[in-house]
Amino acid sequence: MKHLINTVKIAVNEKTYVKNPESSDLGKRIVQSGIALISEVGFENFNFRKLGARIGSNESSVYRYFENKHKFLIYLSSWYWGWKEYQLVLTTNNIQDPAFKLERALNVLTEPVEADSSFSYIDEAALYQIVINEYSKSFLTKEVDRENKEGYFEIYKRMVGRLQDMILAVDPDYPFAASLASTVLEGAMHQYFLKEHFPSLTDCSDKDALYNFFKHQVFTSLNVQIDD
Amino acid sequence: MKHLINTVKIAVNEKTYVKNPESSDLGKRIVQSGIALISEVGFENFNFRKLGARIGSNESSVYRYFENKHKFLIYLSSWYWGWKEYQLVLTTNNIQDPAFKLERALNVLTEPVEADSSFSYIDEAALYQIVINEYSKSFLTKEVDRENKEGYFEIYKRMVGRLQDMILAVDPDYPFAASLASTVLEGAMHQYFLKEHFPSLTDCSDKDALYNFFKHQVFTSLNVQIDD
DNA sequence: AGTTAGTGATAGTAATACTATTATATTTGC
DNA sequence: GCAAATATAATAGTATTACTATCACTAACT
Repeated sequence: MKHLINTVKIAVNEKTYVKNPESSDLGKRIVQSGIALISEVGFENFNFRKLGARIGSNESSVYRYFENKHKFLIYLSSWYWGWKEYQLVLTTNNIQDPAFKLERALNVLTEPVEADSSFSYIDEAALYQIVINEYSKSFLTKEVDRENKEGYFEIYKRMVGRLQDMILAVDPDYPFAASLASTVLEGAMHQYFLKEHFPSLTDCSDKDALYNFFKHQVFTSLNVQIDD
Repeated sequence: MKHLINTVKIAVNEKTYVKNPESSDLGKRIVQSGIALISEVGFENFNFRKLGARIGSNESSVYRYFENKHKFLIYLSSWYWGWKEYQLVLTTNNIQDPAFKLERALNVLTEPVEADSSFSYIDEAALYQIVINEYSKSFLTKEVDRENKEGYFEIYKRMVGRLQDMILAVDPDYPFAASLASTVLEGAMHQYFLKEHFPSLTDCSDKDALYNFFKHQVFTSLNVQIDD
């Protein structure tokens, strides 16, 4: 993905980190290698000791950037959603026709993630894998309500809100815009996961099928004609 | 829910346990108190030592029934899906009209869980909470492919298959029957979770709304007339 | 030159997720 | 009724995890 502006930064809730990892070389290496390590071994088998070793540093240094691995996951996924939101806004900006705008939005949300050279130390494709496999674990906890109050899920909620607005722009009388928006976002990740691990449970064996499935689902719900 | 038959047993993959918990009083207490404990403290804060203490027994005794807490979660969720499948079959059995049959199925899958007196030692409502909050964690692991091969997710997959068949009975040409079925099953749980913790992301504030959302979504996808 | 911030190394702690062993209680088979 | 088998309970031990605390070193800045 090419950007019009080269100096964009993704703003993540400051409470997710102790010290901003973007502020130092070590911080960036923590994020970069953290993404690689989690996508290799999975979040359960990931810890700060392994990460420290991987970057030729130490467990204690990682703790100076992130309180614990749960917060680290929230940081990473917030960054991802912020990045995705940026793409969504860029792609749909200035489109007047609500139906076409919604179509473009669904395309952004279902297309596979490509590397983005603007953020050199972040491997967006690996990060996307992490989000698919681990994101649910960041909110399926007993602390979800407190953490939600503290704003850890703001960006994701804003994404759902944006999609909801685009749905309502097409059909202001549709009564389930929030549910449809959250179903599409969650469903896109889930269908991607199923494709990899439970192929019999999905028809979305490629990018186009995934897009067409959700496009069909959304536009028939809104009772709007689509061109095939 | 009242049953026609009183001697039904839910068959769970034998590999999920070391010794069948249904075969002894202690086993049933492990399951019963395990459900209570997990729904109270969450799966992360749950362990066999706490469970042993709660049933006036010992950690080591629990290990004789279940290899580890991950397998215990798979056992519990398999039991839940087996129980839900049984309800689905009972409810839709002998219905000739495909659209009506699918409607009844969606109703079963979206309605809140009530206690079922046929399985005295299992609190189905608490178990449903566990499934909503923890089920994803049973397959969002690095071991998912191996465990899938070993058949740990068979019942859930069969459920998706049944719903898929009912969808195809209504519209044999619909190209996304598997994806729609898996989206409905996963989505129903997710919308329920959102209602509890992220109410702004859902319109399903009650049982009827949840049912109507998915009914609308499914039947408009299939382009079949529904009565509101 | 002295303070400070950032990093690295080591050690220690409480809890977790088990395994192994032994002891006791209960059931069963004859 | 008793021996053998089985089920359960208690204890101890291990490796790992998820941290916390302390100290030492270096670079930078004042």
